Amino acid sequence: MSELPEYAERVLAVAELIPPGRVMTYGDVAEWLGEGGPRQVGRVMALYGGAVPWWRVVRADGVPLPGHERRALARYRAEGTPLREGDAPRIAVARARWDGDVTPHT
DNA sequence: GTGCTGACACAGG
DNA sequence: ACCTGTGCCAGCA
Repeated sequence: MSELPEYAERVLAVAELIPPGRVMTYGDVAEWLGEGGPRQVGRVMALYGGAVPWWRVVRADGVPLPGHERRALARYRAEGTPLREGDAPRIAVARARWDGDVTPHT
């Protein structure tokens, strides 16, 4: 059995924690974990992202992944993620950014 | 060890 | 809006 690297598991775990309608940047995930960097998170997502809501992990610019634009936009529209409509729709990261707070209602 | 590449981020022009 | 350079960390030839 091949277990994923523990770091990869942590990254994927965070990706699954992100609630619908919200997003985290690669850098945010790395900072949330307290280790690695945005590039490491990106690499993990590239390799194992297929098992988690990868569309909720985005670039700081809010630009959807090349080739997955249509797929990602469909998800965002379905989940109500703040989007910047226009010629090239991108995520309104400033509004959609999730702080990582798991407590839904205190 | 060296150099390039990558689902990144930020500052400048 | 676009491209360039620099910093960052890890993987690979």
